[in-house]
Amino acid sequence: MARPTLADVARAAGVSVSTASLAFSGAGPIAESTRERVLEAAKKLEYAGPNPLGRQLRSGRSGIVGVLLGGVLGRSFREPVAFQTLDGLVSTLAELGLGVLLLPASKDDLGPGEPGASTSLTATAAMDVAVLLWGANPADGDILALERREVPVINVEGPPIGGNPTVSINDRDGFAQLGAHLRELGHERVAAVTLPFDRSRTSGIADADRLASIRLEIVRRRLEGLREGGIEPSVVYEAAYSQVEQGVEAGKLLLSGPERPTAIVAQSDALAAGVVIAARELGLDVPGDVSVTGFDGIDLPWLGGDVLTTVDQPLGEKGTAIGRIVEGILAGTQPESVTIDVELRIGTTTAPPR
Amino acid sequence: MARPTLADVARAAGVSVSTASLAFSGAGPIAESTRERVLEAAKKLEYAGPNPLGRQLRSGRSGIVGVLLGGVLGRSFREPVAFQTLDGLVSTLAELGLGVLLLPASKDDLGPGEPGASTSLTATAAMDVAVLLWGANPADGDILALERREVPVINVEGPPIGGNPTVSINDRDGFAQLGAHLRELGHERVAAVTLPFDRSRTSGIADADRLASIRLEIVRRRLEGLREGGIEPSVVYEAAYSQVEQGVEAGKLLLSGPERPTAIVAQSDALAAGVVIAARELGLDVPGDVSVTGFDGIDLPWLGGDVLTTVDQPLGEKGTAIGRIVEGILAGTQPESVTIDVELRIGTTTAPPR
DNA sequence: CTGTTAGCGCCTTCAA
DNA sequence: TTGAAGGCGCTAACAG
Repeated sequence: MARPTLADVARAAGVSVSTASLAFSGAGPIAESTRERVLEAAKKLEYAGPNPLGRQLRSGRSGIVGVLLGGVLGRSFREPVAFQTLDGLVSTLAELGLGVLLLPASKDDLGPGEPGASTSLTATAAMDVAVLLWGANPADGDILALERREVPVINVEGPPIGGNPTVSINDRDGFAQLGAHLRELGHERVAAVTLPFDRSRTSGIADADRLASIRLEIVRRRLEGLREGGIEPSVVYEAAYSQVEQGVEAGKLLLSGPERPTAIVAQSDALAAGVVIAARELGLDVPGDVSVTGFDGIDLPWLGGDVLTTVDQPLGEKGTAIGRIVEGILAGTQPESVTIDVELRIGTTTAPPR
Repeated sequence: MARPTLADVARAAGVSVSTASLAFSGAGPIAESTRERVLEAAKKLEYAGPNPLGRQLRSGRSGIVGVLLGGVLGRSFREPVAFQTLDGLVSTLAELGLGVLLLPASKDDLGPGEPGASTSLTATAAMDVAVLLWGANPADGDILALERREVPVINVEGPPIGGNPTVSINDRDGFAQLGAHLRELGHERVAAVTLPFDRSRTSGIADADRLASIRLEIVRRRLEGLREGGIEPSVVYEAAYSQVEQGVEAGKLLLSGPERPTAIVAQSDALAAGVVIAARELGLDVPGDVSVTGFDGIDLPWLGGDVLTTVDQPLGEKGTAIGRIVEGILAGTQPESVTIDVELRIGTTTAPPR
């Protein structure tokens, strides 16, 4: 026999379908005895509970939260910050009975207003809310597709989308603190290693033109924070990804030229770790010859005894905050945007220049 | 006005609902002119395409593949192998129009046969197939829940579940090759650092009892492979997670005792990297004082110039293989289990003992 | 407390 | 090539 339905169970138990429904959902008054009878019939028929598809159509809710990682998924996974946030988000949502659907960013950004033209998951998969994790750009085709479908979109670390709330960290302030710290130590020739300006995945020293065309708010904001802290970077190196390897490349380039900076400010811990490794490979002492700072506060096991001077951002809390906003949206509330505070953590990789 | 439905569009275009359906799905003959008329009406009404919920109920398919990561999700994400496989899987499935739903393992394993008792996603979320990524145990409550729902379950690196195919790598052979390599170099006192035996997350040197109770096939198989290669480990250290930090702990313990091993075989690259770091911190030379081997072939940026002697497993290929099996199952085929070959890669961390 | 009724939005017969 | 009708499995009103 085909898979049993709620109707089969109801028939076997000698009750109506709606009563059987109540036995499973508990969303209404039902006599304990009837409930047991239904559950027993279900067990006999090997009925595994209400079919989610039926329930979803009826309720208009899928219980699914789509998560769009910036850039190619594979890379994103190698960026610790993204997946630690994802982790916090998954746990929070699981408690609400919501699942996280991974949405790979579609490569070709298709134009708007072409219903049916796209077959990407953002355009077709069932989801109640979407979350853009770090690196989203409001003009992307994926986002347009979501807006067209009227899926509420929560942007993390980016500008609000379609009037929906956002979740951010106070990274401007974090960088201001870093800048002030370096300033106090007496650094004046400071290089910056940034996250990618956009999805073009270029890397290298950014000239004035390139600097003027930064598309990701997060990058610009962090540079501005640094200035607020009193540090105007003498060189800005754009990394293609937030990964240790990219930091190594950046470090080698910045530290082997003339006019070597006395400090390097990286926009992520992964990049900073790479810079430290590069310095060591060049025979330079950290922080004696060069100070290095990171951002994020993730635990990096590969620096040996050194502790990176960095800014802690509470990643779990970030995930939780997103979860709560999702909850609010689904409940019909208009949740407020959230900004999470960060904290400077001075380690062993910064010291006065010599 | 509420969100328009296909019926609204059909009415606006002056056609029947079924015709409008054809205009979007293309699953039948339709005149180009009618199609355009429908699409135009859709655009006017801001209809964003067929509601997936209705489509899903009708077709009985959700287009969703549930992925169960072993253990707590958070940890899994820090284990590079799991998420690189996940990455390959996501891309492969995306091409098939399928989405990946992240399934956090439920903490409390509830007994079987309690429909409605569980509210975890494994028991309630819509999904066509489930994939167990690395570390699943067929007796887990989650798996029982899936079996009860008759969701086909593909186990990766584990025994088949309910007659469904599996995807594995030939890790036994990989370890046999590693063993033979060390053997040839002349190593005789070799310690092993393994993946966790189960989900209890204990760590430390395993005594005979503990060794007899290994629940995860993968761990046992890899130890057996080593023996096939002619190496009987003198000590076995069980790590609680496959992470660099755990490797550091293991390395410190194994290398600071008496009867120091001349080689350490780790069951993952992350663990091996930790061992290398520990050796360095203890002032030991790798591979002069101790040889270290890993497994997986992931790129570890933090070893500086050293290249780990390891076994490459093609992670992307693994994801692709899983994707193809999912495809087969959904097509009604009975796909075969797949075993993927691995390859020994000799680096700079192994040498004859001195 | 339980049963009846009426769809949720879509797609697939089948008939025209 | 298009239209009409039925039903996928479930739940929310409402009536009893």
